[in-house]
Amino acid sequence: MPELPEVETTRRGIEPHLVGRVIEGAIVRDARLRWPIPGDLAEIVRGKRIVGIERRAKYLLLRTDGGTILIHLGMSGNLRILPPQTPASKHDHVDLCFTDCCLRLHDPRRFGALLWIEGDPQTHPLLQGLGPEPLAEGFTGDYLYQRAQGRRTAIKSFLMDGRILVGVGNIYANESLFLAGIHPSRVAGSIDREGYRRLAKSVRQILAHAIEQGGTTLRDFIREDGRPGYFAQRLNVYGRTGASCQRCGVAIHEIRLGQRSTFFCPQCQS
DNA sequence: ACAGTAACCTGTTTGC
DNA sequence: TGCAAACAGGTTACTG
Repeated sequence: MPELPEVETTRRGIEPHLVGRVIEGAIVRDARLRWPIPGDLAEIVRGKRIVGIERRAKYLLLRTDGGTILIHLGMSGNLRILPPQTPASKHDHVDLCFTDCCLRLHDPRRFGALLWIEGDPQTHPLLQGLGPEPLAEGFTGDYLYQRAQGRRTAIKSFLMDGRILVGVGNIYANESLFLAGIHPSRVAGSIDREGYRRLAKSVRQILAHAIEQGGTTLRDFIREDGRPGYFAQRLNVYGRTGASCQRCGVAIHEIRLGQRSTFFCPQCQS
């Protein structure tokens, strides 16, 4: 499940292969992603040069000298750099073709997206109203504390709300709350400033560590070269129902919160 | 404004 | 053994 670390890992992986290169063509085998891929994608992108690859939240922005390709990996997407003419297999929906390589989007569940943006991507509806980047300067415990005032929602749902903070999905929300010692059901508005300072620090720490490990591979995620990420081995609570807490030994609990599986240590988190 | 939930989708796991 | 139901989850859209 690509969350921020997986998307950033992908960004870093594809960047050296693509920046400065001219797109020779595009092949769309199945346009039915979250939103339809533009029917004239090949005509639009042909001849454009990639000038940089950025990430905003979980979106990848392939900036060209005449517009931007926005890619989201959804839940099951990955991008690979392959030799030109590599035969496509099932769920290989799109190729961007370059002279010496091919960028291929593979996405079994088709929750991902590939869109063309004319002009400034910042003003695109999908990127408007997004909260701060957790690894950027502006993200602090004081910011979270201020946004949480009066909110009755569970802290875990609050953390996963992209308008509050981007990039934190189910896995890293669970892990951040464990590290901060906060119970996922706690009402957001009831947590004090000190709690939010711990939480902000935990979020940054978890994400940075996961990026170092190349992200978390549970089932789908692979990097641009086909290797998995290794952060799954470092998970403290996610998917560990019934196993003993690596800090105190008590069994990890699982509950549902906002339609999502939620894991915590009843001893370490309150 | 906020909170909760259904929907999108398919591969895998679980239950009968 | 086989088939159906449940589950996984990022994000949007809708409801109250």
